[in-house]
Amino acid sequence: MSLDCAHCPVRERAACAALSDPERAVLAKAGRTRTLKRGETLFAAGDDNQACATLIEGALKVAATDEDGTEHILALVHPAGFVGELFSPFAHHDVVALTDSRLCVFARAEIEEALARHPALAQALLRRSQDDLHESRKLMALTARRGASEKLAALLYELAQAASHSPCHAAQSFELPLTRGEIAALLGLTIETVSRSLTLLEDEGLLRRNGARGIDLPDPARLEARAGAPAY
Amino acid sequence: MSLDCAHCPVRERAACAALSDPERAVLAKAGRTRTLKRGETLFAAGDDNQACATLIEGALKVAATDEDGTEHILALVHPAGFVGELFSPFAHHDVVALTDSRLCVFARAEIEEALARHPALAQALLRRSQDDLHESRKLMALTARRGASEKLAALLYELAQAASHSPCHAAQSFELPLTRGEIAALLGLTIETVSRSLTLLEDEGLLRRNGARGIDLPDPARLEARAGAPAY
DNA sequence: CGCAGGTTTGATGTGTATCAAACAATGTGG
DNA sequence: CCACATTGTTTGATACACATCAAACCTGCG
Repeated sequence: MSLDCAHCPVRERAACAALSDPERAVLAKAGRTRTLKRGETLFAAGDDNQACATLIEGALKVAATDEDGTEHILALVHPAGFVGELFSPFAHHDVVALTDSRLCVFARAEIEEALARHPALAQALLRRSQDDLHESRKLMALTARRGASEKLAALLYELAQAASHSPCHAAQSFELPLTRGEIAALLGLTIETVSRSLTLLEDEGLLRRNGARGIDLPDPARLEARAGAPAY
Repeated sequence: MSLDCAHCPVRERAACAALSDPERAVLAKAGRTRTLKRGETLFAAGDDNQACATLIEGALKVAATDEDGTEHILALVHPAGFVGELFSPFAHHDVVALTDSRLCVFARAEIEEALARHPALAQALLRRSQDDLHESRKLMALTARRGASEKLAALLYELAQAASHSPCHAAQSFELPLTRGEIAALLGLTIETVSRSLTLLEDEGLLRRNGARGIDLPDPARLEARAGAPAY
């Protein structure tokens, strides 16, 4: 399936927004859209057949599995996010769909060529990369929080912000893209502790659960306060 | 003090290595070297007077302090590393010297101009940024390790690698750039636990302490093994 | 309906935080 | 040059939060 940038929901925010329409059209010929179902992996650690991609819709995780089989989630990727390591001969981490997702995939050679041809693209990717770095550090600060419920509250607040597409506003109701196990792998906790912390927050009146995945936040600001002040 | 790139110890590895000699000479006119003593801060969170810098020698930390006064270390910066947020109006984190350091500082406007003028510089910074991202994720994987002594062993191994300037080889003897408190802030532990884990590793024969800061590693490979397998 | 994967709840143990104090290393002023 | 303060480190005793082990409970789906 080839690309139709005109209707792309992330055309304003993705890295390719740095290109003019004709420039983008050239790049679009090289790209392909790809869909992933929840759980499907886009890249696996160790792969060398390098490609990269912009996420159009859905959500991805970047994860590493250590030898004892424990998965650690290192990053979440939201629409307009870019994944793929441009300067490494092989992938260091797994990239897996958290929800059914749609992406715009480019072979690495194509991106490198585009990078060389369009200076603006390099700057746009630099910007994205710096944003990713900032997100990564936010996540570190998040997982460094004191107690399990503080971590969870902070994560839920982040996810609520990501769910509402107006940045800086938290959605009052959203679906978790993560299972309990994935939340645990992200926060460095166990499934059981995540579950207990959820019921704790619910008992405190900070949220309501709608089935296993639905979350309602009567007052997002209180949740944020419960997480402790942001460390930035 | 103006720059003398010809004798710069990181001229091969820093971002500016992407420039030709004459190009670099132009940029060098805009830059200044600056020295910091241990504990001095280069940027403070909230600053808007943006600049950025390449570290020539020494070591820096990138840290955030949450409202209860706890410092969290989000990244370590080694020589040739680049610090400064190019696309943010203000600094999100503190950047502080861990040891006496020397840097090459540029005002943001100058870097932006250079970025626009030299496409190769944007690519070089993109590469650095992706490396930083990878380091950040490595650090996340590190702090997610099971026990305190595993985290510490992994960190010491990292630091031993950074100390020996031949990458992929760990130095057998080096000085910690971090105090116990800083190690604790990095690993998400307390000073006491760090201290205890150190004595534990020493009792296991994996290291010897030389004063408060010196570390000797009789067998770096055993230390790496003690850390558990790398999660990437 | 009935199965499988995921989630919640419970009982118990352990690793690390916390509180507290002694100890080294470093620098300062008399 | 030596008391002395200061900062950082080590060691000890105790408490608690989370991990672990175990079992019951939902939820979605063939």
